[in-house]
Parts: sequence; structure tokens; C-alpha cells
Amino acid sequence: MAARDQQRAPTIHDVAARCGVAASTVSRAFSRPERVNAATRQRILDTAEQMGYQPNPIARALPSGRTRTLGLLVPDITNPFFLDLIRGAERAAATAGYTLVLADTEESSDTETTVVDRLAGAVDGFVLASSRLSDSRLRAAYARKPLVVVNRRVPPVPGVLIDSAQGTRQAVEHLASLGHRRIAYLAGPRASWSDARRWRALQTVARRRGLHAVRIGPLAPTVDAGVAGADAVLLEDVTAVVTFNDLLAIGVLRRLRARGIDVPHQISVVGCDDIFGADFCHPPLTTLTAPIEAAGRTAVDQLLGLLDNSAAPRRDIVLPTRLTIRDSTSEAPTRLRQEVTG
Amino acid sequence: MAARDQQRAPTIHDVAARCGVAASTVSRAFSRPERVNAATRQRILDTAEQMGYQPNPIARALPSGRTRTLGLLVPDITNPFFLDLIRGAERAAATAGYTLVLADTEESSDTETTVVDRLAGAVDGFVLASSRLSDSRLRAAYARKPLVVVNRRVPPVPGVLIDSAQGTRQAVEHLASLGHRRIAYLAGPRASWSDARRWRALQTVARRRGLHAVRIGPLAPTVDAGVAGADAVLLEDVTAVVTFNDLLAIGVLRRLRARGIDVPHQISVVGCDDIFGADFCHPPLTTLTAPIEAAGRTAVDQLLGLLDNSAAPRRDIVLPTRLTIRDSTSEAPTRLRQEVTG
DNA sequence: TTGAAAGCGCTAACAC
DNA sequence: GTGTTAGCGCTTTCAA
Repeated sequence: MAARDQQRAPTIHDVAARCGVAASTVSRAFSRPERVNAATRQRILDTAEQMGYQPNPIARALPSGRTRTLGLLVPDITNPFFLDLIRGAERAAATAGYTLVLADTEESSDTETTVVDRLAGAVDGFVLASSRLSDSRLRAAYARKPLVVVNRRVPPVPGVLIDSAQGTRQAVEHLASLGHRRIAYLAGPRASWSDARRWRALQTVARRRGLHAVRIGPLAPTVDAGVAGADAVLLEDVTAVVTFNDLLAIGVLRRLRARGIDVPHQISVVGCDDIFGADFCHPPLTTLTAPIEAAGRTAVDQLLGLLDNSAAPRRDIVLPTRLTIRDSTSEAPTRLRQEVTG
Repeated sequence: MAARDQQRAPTIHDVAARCGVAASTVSRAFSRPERVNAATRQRILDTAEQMGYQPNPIARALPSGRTRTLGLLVPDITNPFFLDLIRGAERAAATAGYTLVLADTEESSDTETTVVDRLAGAVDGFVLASSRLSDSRLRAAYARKPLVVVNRRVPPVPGVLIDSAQGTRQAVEHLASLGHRRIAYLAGPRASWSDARRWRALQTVARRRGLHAVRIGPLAPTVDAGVAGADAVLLEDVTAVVTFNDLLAIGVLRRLRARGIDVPHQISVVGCDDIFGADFCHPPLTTLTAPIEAAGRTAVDQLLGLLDNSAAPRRDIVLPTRLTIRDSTSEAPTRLRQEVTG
């Protein structure tokens, strides 16, 4: 067994003693360098370096109340969507010299509450992605601690929203122009803000273009649910499916394939998010490209803004999506088109 | 702007005052409940609950030196391999009541050192996944702080190793039995322990089976590098490619497709890891299924073991991989087989 | 510009 | 069982 000696790390006092100054001066040399004589400061920094002194973040946090740590809560780490979000958040945090604490709330409102409570004292603020908390709980949490939500709109809590409404409109017009007249929407989780937005946008354009739209769901936002959803789709008389997210779309693709149905020639499929894999599944997925990483970054930036200056005027930031056409959509099957147009 | 009142959270003293006991009793009621009179304890817990008291983890950590936080460092959050690892680690940490701090070292040894130094005071220990640190730096870090490495073997630092040697042997025999006589290995990062293991296993079996093996690389473990690697493969006279990881394999698939080469009928491709996407890319990838999430979980469990009992005997844990056959491998093209066998 | 001293919220001896 | 009393390592007045 290795000698796990863990010799006590040098403290501010050790450095002070070596330099013949007071501990408070060493402290200042690190936290307010401009308030220390240049020569003394240099001497302190040098000995500190040489002694391998590292300020203890815990001790630093106690009196100041600031930990330079941010909490990121996601409902399901398993979902690649959150991978991109985590990545963006981690980058923004690291850039600002902040540390990121990651927690999975497992789609549970109670777990989320527990985690927020437990972490509240250890972080300077939270980013709650696709929070499962009720509006009132969210507001309560916001009253206690700086907080930014992603994909929720709960004024006055600042939010970062990926708005797929615009992209959805594009998608429906794309389908309409390909001759599709009847489309299905595979819905996501019941409480999802994005889901409501998407369905509404889809309905609006469908109505305007005289298309028939049917909603199937709610469904869990997973590949497996997509597999099941595909069967439900086949029960409807549609030539295209728009799904809540790419995971569902990938599940649909898999199931249709297994049932011998040709995508896109018999049925067109449109996903949402453009996650890792959307471009190399089979066929490559026509989907709404969402700035997920940017959303993570923006959320952290917003949070840092809140921390710096809690008086800054705040409003939700909305990030648009855009349609990326690949190979899972094409003209509606001729027979059906004739039925409608002929 | 919302009232961001942040009223001071109640402390142990507030609760103590309300209950008419000493602060230390309140402290005990939480940390050593058995050492407090049952009635008093209940009274304390009740008032605490009712006042919304939450122990401050920072303050708790200062005297005890234990933060109940673990640091997980990965070289590249972008890589889905690490998604699974993060997931496993997060779950194991959460289960044990620990908090996970996540950091991306961006493939840089220096960044990794900096992050370890910065976090050392804030976490109870580290999991370093695919660390870019030298053996000596790793040992030095281990002397200061409990530490577990993933995919490195640096005694006495405890390690969790995903050993693809076994799986690689299976893969090569699979190819041999399909009539392949010349195979290419698309290598990963130069310093990778796993890469060395894989190449050695591949060579050994190739020799035993009388196959010709050529190594191409080192390559970054990314889809883009796979795209480039595919061209290099075509320069060699081979009928099968084994890649360092699935990202490379997916890049190869994409490029071969673009160049009009049929996988698996003209060239067979074998990946490694079985990451998200390996089963729905086109064609679905024959690959080595690696217990990535288990590795993350195991690493955290090992670390927790170190924390509990630093005297426990330690040895590396190796997790095996196994071949998962899908559709990117098939019999070697007839022409070549005839050349060799005829 | 620097030092002394009082905490930050909690734990852990050590008494009583 | 419970209270008292020191700290943990650092920041931050307040004086000098």
C-alpha cells in the first residue's frame, strides 16, 4: 500500500510565517493584490509557489459565502440532448473560473427538490435544465438562490428557451410542399414547455395549409418510446411524422424499418434537436437543429450575470431552431397525393 | 426585478436558540443522532424542519476536511464514451450521497494539473478518466489525494481498466473466419493504454492465424479523424478495418459510403466501445461492447473504498469487452479470397 | 500598506 | 446527555 501521507497542505499562515508578514497580508496578496505593496506581494507569491500553497476553496467560501461553484441539474443524463447542454455549461463555467457540479434528478420533482436543498449551501447558483419542478417551487427556489431555467418560462425566473416553433413551422411547410396532407405529431412529456410550443406551431401551420394533424402521446422522450410510437403512427392514415425529439425519431426509424416500411418513400420523419447521431442514423434524419450547446453556455452566462449584479434587468433569452433537411423526408407517396389532389 | 432577498439561511444557532439547547447539541442531532436524547433530538429535528434549516455543507467541510464531493476529470466531454462514464460515476456518487464535480481537461496535461490543484481542496478524491498526466505526476497526485484512474495502469494508483484485448481477439477471429486475410488497425491517441493493448492483441491473433495486419495512425479518437483514416485504409490492400473506437469507425463508414464503397461487402469494419449510435448508424456497427457505465460506477466505488479505509489492499480492476456482431462485417470479397486461397 | 482580531457555520474534544 | 470552548483556513473590518 502506498504511503498515503496526506501531509497537511500549507496554509496562509505557513506562508505568512516564512515571509515574516501577517496572514491577512498573504490573504490580500491573493484576493486583492492591488492592495499590497508590489514587492511584498511578489515575495509572498514566490514563497507560496515554492511551498506549493493552494488557497483552500472551502475555507475561502465560508466567510465570503461564495464558492465559485455552479450547480447544473438535468432530468436524465442518459439523454444525449443533455450531453450537449452539459458541455456548453461546463465550458462557460470553466471559462469564468467556475466549477460545475452535475446532478441527475431522474425525472423526479422530489429528487430535484432534495438536490437543490442539499446543494444550495455549496453552490453560488443553479441552472435547472428542463426542470420538473412546479412553477411555484421554482419561484420559491429563485427567491432563495440565483437560478436560471432552461426550457421553462416562469417569470420572474430568468430562462433560456430553445424555441422550436419557428423550426416547426419550417418543417411543416417543408412537408406541405412535398405534398403531405396528413401528418402525425409524436408528443413528448406532458409537462414540457417545448412540447406545447411545438404542437401549437404545428397545428397553426397545418391549419393554414389545410393539412390534417393528429397528436399521438404523451410519450417519454426516448428511443424505446419512439419504437412504440411508430406502431401508433401506422394506425393513423398519415404520410409524415413529426416527433418531439430525435430520440423518438430514431426509435420510429428503427421500428418502421423492422416493419418493412420505407422511410422516406412511404413515410417521412422529422426529428428535433439534431443530437449526436441524427446525421448518421439510417436514413440520416431531417430534423430541427437546436443550439443546445449554446443554450448551456447562455444559461451559465446568464447565471453569472445574476451573481455579479443581481439588479440587472432580466428577461428570457430565446434561441431559435432551424430545419436541417436530410434524407428522412421526401415527396408524399403518389397514391395518397392523387387521392387528395386528383 | 424580483425581490432577491436571500434572507440569511437559518443556522445551527438559530435552531439552538429556538429549542433552548446549545448549538453543539443541534450539531449532534444531525451528525451523531444516537448521542442525543431521543426527545431532544426529535424536538430539534422538528424545529429545524419547520425553520427550513439545512446544514451548510461548506461549514461542515471546513473542520472535518470532508466535503462529500468527488471530482471527475475527463479529457473531452464531447466524446460520447465519456457520457456513459459520467453517467455511471454520477449514479454511484449519488447513491452514496456524494456530489460530483465535473471538469473537462481538454486533452491537456497542463489543464489537468491545474484543475486537480484547484479542486484538491474542494473534493475528497478524484476519478481521472483517460488521464493525460504522466505516470510520475499521477503518482504525485495520488500521494496528496485519494485517486482512481480509468484506463491507465500506474501502480500503486488504483485503476479501473476496460480491457479490449479479449474482445479484440474475438474480433480478429471473427474476421479470420469470414475469410479476411489482410486487416488494418486504425490507431487511437499515441499515449493511450487501451490503444497499445488493442494493437498488441490484434497482432498476436493475426500472427497466429496467419493474417497480415497493418497499423494506421495514431489518430485523434473522433469521427473526423475516421473520415480521414478511411482514405488511408483504401491505400492499403485490406478487406477489413478494426478501429480504436466507434467514433473512428463511424467516420470510416461515412467516408466509405461517400466514396461508393460497400460496407460490409467490400470492406468490413469493426469498432470499439459500443457507444450511443453504434446500433443505428449505417450499417449498424459490429463492435466491442464495453461496460463503460460500469467502469464509471466501479471507479467511484473504488474511490469511496479508498476514502473509507485507506488501508484496504488495492489492485486494478479489469472489466472485459465482448464482440457484438451487427452488420458492418461479412465475408471477405470473393475475388480476394480466391487470390489467397485459390 | 500592513497587522490584529473577529468571525463565517460547523465539528469535536473535553468538562460537567 | 449536554454545554463550553477551541478551532478548520480564510476574509474583512478597523486601527495603526
